[in-house]
Amino acid sequence: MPEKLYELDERKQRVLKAVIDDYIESAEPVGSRALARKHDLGVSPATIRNEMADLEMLGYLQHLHTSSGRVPSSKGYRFYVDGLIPPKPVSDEEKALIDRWYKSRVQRIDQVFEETARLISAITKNVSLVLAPQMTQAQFRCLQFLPLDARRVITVLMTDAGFIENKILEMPDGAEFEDFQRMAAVINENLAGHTLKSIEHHALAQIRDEIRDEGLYDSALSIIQRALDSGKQERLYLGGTTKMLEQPEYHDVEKVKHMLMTLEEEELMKDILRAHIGDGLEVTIGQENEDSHFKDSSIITATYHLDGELLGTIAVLGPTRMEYAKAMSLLEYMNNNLTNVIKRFHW
Amino acid sequence: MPEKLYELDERKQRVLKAVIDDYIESAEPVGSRALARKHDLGVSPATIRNEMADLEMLGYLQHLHTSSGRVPSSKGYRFYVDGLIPPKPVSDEEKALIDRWYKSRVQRIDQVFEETARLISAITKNVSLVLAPQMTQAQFRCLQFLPLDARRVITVLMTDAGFIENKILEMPDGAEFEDFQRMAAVINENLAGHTLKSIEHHALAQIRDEIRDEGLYDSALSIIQRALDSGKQERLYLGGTTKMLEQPEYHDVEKVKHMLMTLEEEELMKDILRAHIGDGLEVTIGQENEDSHFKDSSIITATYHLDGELLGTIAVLGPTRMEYAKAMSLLEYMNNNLTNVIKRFHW
DNA sequence: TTTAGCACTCATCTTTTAAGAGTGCTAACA
DNA sequence: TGTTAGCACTCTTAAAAGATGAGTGCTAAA
Repeated sequence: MPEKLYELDERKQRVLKAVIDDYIESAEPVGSRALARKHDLGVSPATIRNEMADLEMLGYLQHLHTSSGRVPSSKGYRFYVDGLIPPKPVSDEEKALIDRWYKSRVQRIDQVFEETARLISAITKNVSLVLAPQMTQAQFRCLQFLPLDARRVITVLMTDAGFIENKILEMPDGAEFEDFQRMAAVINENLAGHTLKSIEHHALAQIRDEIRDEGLYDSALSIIQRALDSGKQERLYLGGTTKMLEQPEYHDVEKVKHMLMTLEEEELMKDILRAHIGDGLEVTIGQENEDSHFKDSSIITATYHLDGELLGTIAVLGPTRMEYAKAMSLLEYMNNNLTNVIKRFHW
Repeated sequence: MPEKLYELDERKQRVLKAVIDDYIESAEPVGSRALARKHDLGVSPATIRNEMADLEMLGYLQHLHTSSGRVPSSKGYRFYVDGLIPPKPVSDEEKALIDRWYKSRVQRIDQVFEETARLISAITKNVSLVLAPQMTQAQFRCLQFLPLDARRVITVLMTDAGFIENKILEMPDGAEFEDFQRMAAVINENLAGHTLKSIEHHALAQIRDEIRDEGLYDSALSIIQRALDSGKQERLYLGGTTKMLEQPEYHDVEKVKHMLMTLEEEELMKDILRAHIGDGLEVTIGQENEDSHFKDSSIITATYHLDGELLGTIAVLGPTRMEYAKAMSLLEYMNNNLTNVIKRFHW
């Protein structure tokens, strides 16, 4: 009996899909009559009622209270996403919108990430997250020191992909600015072209011989180390905190406040994205989320790679009632765009 | 008769002040009975009623509908701010909170502005705006070109105050990257120490003689010009979009959406700040705002200067029912802090 | 000039009523 | 045996109807 093998026979799947499609669109609990009217399932409301009762028994649907329509459960969405989801490619207008921007002149690299987040949330009407790549794989180009005052220097790190990080650092006691300048010259000469990662691991030691003064080497090493570290920081770009207000789920100010406060915790959000990193698209639905803040949200993540190396993650975050199909294909599309841009910058 | 001279006799002023104080605190229309109970005005509710009726006649108070308490009008707030406002200095805890941050290590200059915005909104529970200084007065330190691909270069501009701006620019046809590098060398040698403003006006022309090739000079000039222009851009930092939800005025999602969408229009907001620039603290109340989006908001701005030159503006934006006294003294305090930090960076 | 008293107005809260959507169950039907 | 019509019942939501109470404005007395 196929029913036991798959748990859901074909008609139950059709009903489940219809319920979810409907609910995603209307945000209202769906009842048997409306379902029979809209979707042409070929059976009467009574039959649908029976099926829905079964689906509820099996945990795919939920009743809010006796007598109001059904709402999908996390398990229901999961089944839907894994098997029933109708493909919904990015529309041509949306593609045009995206491509137009990606073709326009970019003035700073971080604008790419900012705008990616903005586009995703504009199209999905949900919050978007873009975790910008660590630069461990970027090739070191040069390091510059600029004196700020007697005790502090500005360090500027550039990589070949055009990423620029600057940071104010305190000089160790006794160190002279000129020493750093000399160090920088040595470093720039020796390490250009190495990846930041390899500099950390091997190359820094190699240039040790070049420097005569042992004490200077140690103190300089630490500050250079910190300068290089700044390149390994991941930046998080957030978009669509205004757009999410269009979702009926956030028509309650308390919920909005709660969500915004959670989103403001940058480290938490980064951790969540990092935890969700998968091979391609990864969908985490409602209860599946570990973090209690997101038990009734879904997160779709896509990671982008270059030459097998993980670069970063983009994500859509919204209520479990989300246009999964659309969000998924959009993320895929943006992912390609982003990878291409980054590749282009790497040339 | 002093009544006619000042329009409001002393008791009317006391009543007005009491009404506004009360309303700012409670966000509820205030009635005569409650007023008589809380504030010790020494007269009966009936008298207060008469006074309030007069104040309404004169335009200082408003009736929402017959029979509910009074609410201050823009004119009422204006009188309050200009003369009745009780001084409310920044509390010691707040000062400690602020000073703690300002003393901590800053890693990038823009963090100063970001954090200033964050602190202002955390304390006032309102939206804050920080317009970071143009760098026209900053001294040029150096300009660097980095090749990005065949047609584009990254330009990095640094000033003595540690501001760093980077920008991707397209090279004019026929120009070679090496040319720019040579140009940069000439420029860096000749223009270090000049202000960006003076470079624009005079100095660029002066170095013309140094460059032999006329065609190169022209094309290089344009790109350098654009690089320098990036230093003149004003950046706007926004804070407290989450904090503002604590105000009862924004307990309605539609209003929140509307406000957030307006705030997202960066150029509009910059224009508003620029228009409000005054000598010191400037308060614009409700109807006084030119922009229709802010007819029921108040904006308090403070501008910070250095050596007589305008640097930027910080502002609090909130509903007309706002703790003016607190916001004003806070802005003043932050203004000093910010000026000091910038001065320190200029050293 | 101040105040007490009183009628009147509204917003708001609560209760009531009505309508409607939806369910679950039973019994009939193919 | 699966499907469907019918029907009683539940529960939300919207509208209507009172009830409450804060607040006003006016008048007349102190």
